[in-house]
Formats: sequence, structure tokens, C-alpha cells
Amino acid sequence: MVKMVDVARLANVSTATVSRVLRNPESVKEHTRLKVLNSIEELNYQPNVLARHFRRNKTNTILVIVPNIANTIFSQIVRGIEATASEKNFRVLLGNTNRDVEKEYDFLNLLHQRQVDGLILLSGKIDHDILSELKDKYPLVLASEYVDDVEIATVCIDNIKSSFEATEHLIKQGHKRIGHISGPMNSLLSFDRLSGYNQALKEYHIDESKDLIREGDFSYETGYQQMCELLILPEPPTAVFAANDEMAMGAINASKKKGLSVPKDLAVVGFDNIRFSSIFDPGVTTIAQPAVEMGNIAMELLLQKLDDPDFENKRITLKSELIIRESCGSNIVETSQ
Amino acid sequence: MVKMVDVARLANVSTATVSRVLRNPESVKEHTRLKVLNSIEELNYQPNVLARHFRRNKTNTILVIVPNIANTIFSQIVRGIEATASEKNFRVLLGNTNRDVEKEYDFLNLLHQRQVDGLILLSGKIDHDILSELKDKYPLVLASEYVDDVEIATVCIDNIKSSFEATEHLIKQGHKRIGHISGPMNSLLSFDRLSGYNQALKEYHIDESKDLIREGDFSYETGYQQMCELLILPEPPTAVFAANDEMAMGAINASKKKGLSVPKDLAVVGFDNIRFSSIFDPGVTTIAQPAVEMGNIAMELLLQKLDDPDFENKRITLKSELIIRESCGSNIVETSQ
DNA sequence: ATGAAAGCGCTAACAA
DNA sequence: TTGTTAGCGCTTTCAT
Repeated sequence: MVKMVDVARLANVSTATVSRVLRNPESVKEHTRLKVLNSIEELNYQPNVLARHFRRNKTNTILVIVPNIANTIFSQIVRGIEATASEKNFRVLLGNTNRDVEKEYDFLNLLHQRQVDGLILLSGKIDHDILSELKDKYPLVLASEYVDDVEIATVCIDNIKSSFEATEHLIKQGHKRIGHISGPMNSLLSFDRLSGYNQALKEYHIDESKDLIREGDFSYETGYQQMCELLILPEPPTAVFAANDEMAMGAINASKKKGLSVPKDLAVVGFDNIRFSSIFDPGVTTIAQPAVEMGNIAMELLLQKLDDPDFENKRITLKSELIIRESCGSNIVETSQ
Repeated sequence: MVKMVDVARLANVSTATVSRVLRNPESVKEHTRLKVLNSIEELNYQPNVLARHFRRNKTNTILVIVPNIANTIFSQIVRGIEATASEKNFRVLLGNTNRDVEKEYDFLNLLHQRQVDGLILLSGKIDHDILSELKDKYPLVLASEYVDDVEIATVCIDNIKSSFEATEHLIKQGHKRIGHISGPMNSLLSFDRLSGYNQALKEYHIDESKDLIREGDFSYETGYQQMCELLILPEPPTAVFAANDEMAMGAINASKKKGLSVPKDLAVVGFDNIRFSSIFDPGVTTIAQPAVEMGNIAMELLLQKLDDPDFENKRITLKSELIIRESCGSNIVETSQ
């Protein structure tokens, strides 16, 4: 293995100069620099990255903690993170937790051990106190998820507003009994989506009914189950807003199973705009989160924190968009592919 | 930062002994070991992993090169890899290439730079010669994909046999004009799935027709397009076997768009059994790849290569399974959720 | 603008 | 069984 001292010897300079050429080229006289670069080329020298990490106490690697990489909304965000990271010569370490908090804590060791330089969190299960301690000790960014009482760099959408729009859209179709299948209530995000729904009902003077609100956990299965529950109510809803697309699909399939037709008998709106929402039949009307862009920006925020730990912990709110497809009954145009 | 020498001092031993307690506990007398462990606890000592990596020239990190993490079949395999890796105290670095060969080569630098100890490849675009060189220099495992003329540790299914079964199933439904939408022909896997299809036709004395075979690229969009082409043939197929589920869904949606009913007018079978195949309407009959298990085993194979570079480069073939749903017309039972 | 040299914290060969 | 010690290859401070 050819090392720095070999290059130095060939170029007739010290290792310090070689190091400078690599890390601070402008601090070396052009003539010397060229000599060194030639030697590097001639010897086909590759710096030992591990030695560098050790010496600098940095790894150019970041950790992404994700609840479930097999969920397309997360994998899209990760794709965005990955793209920006690799542009900036950073590596992405993947921490898949399967929604297991213990595993989240395990992965945090990578930070303590300095195996990664920073962290992007796509799940909000970690205790607030710990989160607050983390963000003071390490560069940390939240994406898609967020918390309210701790000031952390965050990129997200306005979940209240988007959910308001989704619900409003159903109201404008003439629906008065609108159900909501929420996400798990331990997440602020689920809470906000519920709030948007509630606010829309209030704004349009529609009576709320606790019966029409059901808690799911963002999985297809709970969407299916909770829809079944809604359908056996004495007065079942004529429309449902689900807190994500998977649950919306569960709700649609449950209705179909009971012989109902969507959107004729039941209008459905989802959230996220995952790939399959447009492939599904009927196409799922939904709120599009700009997932890949979210990943890009999360990584950019993290790079800034990496560069300057005192960088402002701002929250960036991206635009979401209501995508109207067939499941809500307001679209008579056929699905395009 | 408390370091090893602090622990050594407190425990009244040398750093070598502390190191031994950490890496070879059985080589230290119990009494000493306890003393050291106590000191570690008391000082809350955390070994500096970067120093260790540097010193040992190992990182306990492996790289997974994946064509597209947003594709559920790959994210499931990655989940399997991740699970086994973290059990064995290994980290998984994610290399998403977006099917860009250049990016694959970029990621290989991580190996050369010793930033990762080994590699799992989920895509087979890399040049055979380079692959052959790689597998001699580094621990390397192929999962799902495979190549024929280079001997590399591989975990996969029997794609020919599975495709034979899928096609045979359609034949047994009475179909005589069966189309195939293949994967890209630069991959052996696509080629094998086509072979299985051809073999089934031959076995059942059904004339092959070049018109009925269309090349896609595993995307929903190409499935849709190629199905449109098949439908404008003078004598269109009554059944189609698509080389993956996404293309099968594209084919189904294309048929629906043309006013055909699936499975009544067209029977469809896919491949992979991604999550949405069971959620889709009609449920997609498909070949199930044991994706998570594939990931588990790939990681186990890699761990063995890591442990012993001369470990046999065996190919492990996992069982696949025909999952019958509605899209092929042989199942009158309703979809369960 | 460049060089000399002191480590970063750990591991492992060797000695005792 | 334990200790001594020489690095691993790079970066960076200080001196020139």
C-alpha cells in the first residue's frame, strides 16, 4: 500500500506538504503542488481514509434513522438524502428500526461513538428530553416528522393545512358525514392531521362525531380494520379522510369487500402520494408530500449544521399539494397512466 | 474524552489488558477482568471506534449496492440484510444507484478505500471482468441477481423454474395465446424468466410467437406501454406473464383502460410478490421471492466470507412460491385483506 | 511556503 | 497471565 510518505519522498517534499495539497491546495505554491500531484498520480496514491477519520475524528458519514425502509414514503425520502449526500461526498448509514424504540436508541450509539458525524431522524419516537440533549450534542435534523417543544432543525410540510384541504375537498363534494382514520396518536404528525380534519369540519359547521374518528397505525391493515368498524355504525360515513395512503387503500378495499363502490358509495382521500396511489384502482386522491425534495433539504440542513454547529435550528415547511384522482368522486376524467 | 489509558490507570493494569478484556475476555484472569470492567463502568469509558478501525484496518461496515431503494422488492431485501447485520454488530451502508452504472463504480471506491469491509450487490450491471476481479479482492455476495460465468457467492431463487410454473399455471387455465413482458435483456435474471416462459410453451406444445414477447425495464410504465402494444395485435393474447409485479400492474391497468376486464378478458401473472400485489385490485397472481430471507442469508454468506476469504463461493437457491390471487382467473375466492 | 515532529487511541507482537 | 512498546497513516502546530 503506497502511503503519503512515499509520495512525499518522490516529490521531494515533506508529508505535511502532501497533506496540504490534498486538503488546502491554495496554501501550496503552484510549482510544488504540481510536483506533488504528479507523484500522487505516478504512484497511484489513495489516502487511507480510516487514518484520516481517526486523526480528524470525523467520518463523512451520516445516519438516517427510519421506521421502515420498506415503506415507500420513507424510501423516497432516503433517496433524496442519499442523492444530496453523495453529491457532497457524504455516505449514508441506514438505521432501520421497524418502529422499535429500542433499536433507535441502539443506533444513537453510532453518534456517541463518533462513527457518524450527524443524524437525520424520520421517526419521532425518541423521548423529548433525549432529543433535546441530542440536538445540543450533535448535528441533528428531523424530516417529515417534527416535535413542538424542542427547537430542532426540521423539514416538513404543514400537516394541519394539508389535512384541512383534504377534508374541505370532501366537504365541497357535498359530504356531511366524514370519517377520519388517524395515525398513531403518539406522534404530533398524526395529531396535526386530525386537527386539520377537525378544523375543516368546524369551519363548515359540520357536527363532529367521535364515532367517526378511528385510530390506525399507518398500516394498510389498520386502515382496513377501522373502515370495517366505521361501516357497521348505525349511520356510517359517506366519506373518509385517512392519514396516509396505505390506510386509505385499506379503507377502500374494506368498502369494496362489503359491496360498496368507491367513490360512489364512499369517497376516500389519503395522504403522502406514494407511488401506488396512482396505480391503485380507483386512483387515490391524496396530499402529495415532496418526499425526495424533503430528503434533499434535510441533508442540506444537516450539512450546514455539520459545518457550523451553531447554525440556526430553523424549520423549513415545504408545499404540499392536493392530488385529485378517482377515489373522492370529484374527478370524472379517466386515470392516465 | 476518557480513554483506555485512564481505565488502565484506575484498574492498575496496562492498556493491553484493558484491550484484552474488551476483545478477548477469556484470556484475562477473572479477578483482573472484573477490576477492569468496574473501571470501565466507573469512568463510563467508550472505546474510540475510529482508532480501532484505523488500527485494525476494518470498519465492521458493509455496503449494499441497490438499483433503487424506493422499489419495494429491494427495500425488503435490504431490511433482511440490515436485520442480520445489526445482530452481528455490523453496519449497513446504503449505495443507491438509480440504475446508474457510474454510481455503482463510485461506490466501489468505498471498498478500495477500506471504508467498508464487504459488499452485497443487488444489481448486476457491473462488468463481468470487474466483478471477477472484485470477488477475488473483497468479500462479495450477490443477492437476487446473479451471473453465470463468474463464481461468486450468491443467494437467489430458480427464476427459470418459477417462470415455468407461472406460465404453466396460465396454460392450465386453458390459455393458448400467452404474452410475456420481460425485464431488460442485459440481465441474466430477465433472460431466465423469459426462458422459463419459453420452456413452458414448448412443454405444452404451444407455438411461440415473437410478437407476444415484449421487453420492459421492470417499471410500471413499461408494463403499461408494452401491454398497449400487445393489445393492438391482430390476435392479442388472452393471458400475460410479466417479469415483475410492477409491470403486471401496468399491464392490468392498460387492459382496464382499453375496456377489458381482468381476469375475464385477460389473465395476468406477475413476479416478486411485492406488498402491493395483494392490495391491488384484482390481486396479482405472482411468484413470491422470499425477499427478507434472501437479505438475511446474503448477509450471513458475507459474514462467512469476511471471516474466511477462502470460504466457498456457493450459490444458495431459495424456494419461491406461486401465489394465486384474482388476476389469473383461477381463484374465485374473494381477496382476504 | 515549507518542514520537523508530535501525537490521535488503540492493538498486537514480543517479552517477562 | 500480564506488561512494554512500537507503530497504524495522517494532520497540524510550531518553527523556520
